[in-house]
Amino acid sequence: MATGSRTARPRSSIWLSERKTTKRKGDQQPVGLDHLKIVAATMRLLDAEGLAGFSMRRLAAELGVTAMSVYWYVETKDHLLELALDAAMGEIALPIEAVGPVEGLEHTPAEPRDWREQLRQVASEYRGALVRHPWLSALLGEYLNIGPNAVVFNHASLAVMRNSGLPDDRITSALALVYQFVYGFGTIEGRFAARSRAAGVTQDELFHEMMGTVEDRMEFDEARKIMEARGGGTVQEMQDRDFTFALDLAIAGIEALRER
Amino acid sequence: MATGSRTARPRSSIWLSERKTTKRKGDQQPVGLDHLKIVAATMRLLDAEGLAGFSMRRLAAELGVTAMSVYWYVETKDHLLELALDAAMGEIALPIEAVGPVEGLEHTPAEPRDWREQLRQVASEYRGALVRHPWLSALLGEYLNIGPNAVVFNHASLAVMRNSGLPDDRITSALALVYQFVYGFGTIEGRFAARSRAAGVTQDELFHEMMGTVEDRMEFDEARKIMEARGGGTVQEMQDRDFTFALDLAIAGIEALRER
DNA sequence: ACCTGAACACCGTTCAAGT
DNA sequence: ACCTGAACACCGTTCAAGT
Repeated sequence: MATGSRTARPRSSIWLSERKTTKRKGDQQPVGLDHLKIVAATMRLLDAEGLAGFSMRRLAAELGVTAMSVYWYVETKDHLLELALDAAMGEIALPIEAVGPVEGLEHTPAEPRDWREQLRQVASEYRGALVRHPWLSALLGEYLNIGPNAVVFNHASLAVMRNSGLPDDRITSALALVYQFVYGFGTIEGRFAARSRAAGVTQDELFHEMMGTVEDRMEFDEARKIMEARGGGTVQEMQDRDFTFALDLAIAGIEALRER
Repeated sequence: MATGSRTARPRSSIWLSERKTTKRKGDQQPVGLDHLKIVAATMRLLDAEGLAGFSMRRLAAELGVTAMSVYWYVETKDHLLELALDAAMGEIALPIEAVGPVEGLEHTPAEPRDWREQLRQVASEYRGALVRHPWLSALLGEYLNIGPNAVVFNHASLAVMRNSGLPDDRITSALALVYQFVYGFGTIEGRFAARSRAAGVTQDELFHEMMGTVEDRMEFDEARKIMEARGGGTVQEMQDRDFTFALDLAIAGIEALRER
């Protein structure tokens, strides 16, 4: 996935380079702009217009400022998008059992939940972020995702999976199976939602329209049977069922191969 | 993933609209350009420069023609990319057992292979396409993927999974688990390969460099243990092992939940 | 320290014109 | 039927200049 950046040459990640200092010294007049505001406006714009509709000039206009002002705070568009990416990763609520003792919290619950429950929580939260922010998927494909929030996320994911009973040398595989699944699932779910929003129809209307065009075109004997078995209800209900059961499959697989 | 297209408004897929007729009538002078040549050059350019480096003007230059000539054959850049997407889908070799009787072939093998073997073949082929063409992932996220080759691919995937013994209403879940995993896995694998190519270093060099920077930054107790357990060998070997075992996990899950 | 304006080298695409 | 050239409305980013 590529963003609108011009060159194909690799640029270093913002997390691998010296950051511009944002700290304001003393009581210099605090102006309207700062990192936080810029990233927030970026995410708002990305949510509303999509990655293709986002530009530094649009962002500047949104902030009521000239195109180049943003560049005082941010080195390039790519760096800004990496900041938005990590901010989105920060929205994923992690199981307290997996993040270690929290500053200012008296005690973590005495009885940590089962690893399956924790896994389901992270998966569901990750899925939610991907659907809320359809641009997140593209940025995850484009950048390294090694910002501070991503590091915490990876750490917690690892902690959860280590409680599954899998031997150490299988953990990365299991993590890949679960999180790549969630990534792919959340990607198409988010895109479908965005597509229906952009077209001004409900997801269900769009779904039936698409099924119609495809069915018209060719005979879909088995496929139709499967779609019917997949069952009634709204698109949202189908997606929830598919997601839940796929996760059950992954967990069952982990349990089955745990002992070998 | 968004391409470099300018608007955020949805445009209809090439597969849902009337195609431009490419057929040349009679013996009109056959010029140098045609659909096949354009798509082939597009894929070559995408492989070499990446999605961000691709432009209609670059393509035209590659074809030794003016920027606007391509537009005689192709409506928009998006349509062209959809053609490249489906062409890439066409590279995925499908198990003969799953595609039905083939025109001109005398007989399909009397003994169809186990569904697990067939699934492993499709998964491996899909992975290969994603790694060979790192731009494929972004296009899959951006467009509908309902071209002729995608339809055959979906049909075959369905046929394989129907032999797993899962009840009909669980098939879409299992398909999602397996293919979204492969999609995600192939995406990062392809990006990593492209990144190392662009940086002019081997994958192993890039891997150690990245591990170094990350390790320097923070204490990685469990993470390091996992990485060490994941074991020796090249990046390629690690990826192959992870991929194979993750697929084993998914298959084991399907087998485990088959009867419920 | 922060913001602006003009400029450069690019885009995708339209449109009128050539052969 | 096919290809060109100029033009339009955009990009990300540099750079010199303002306050």
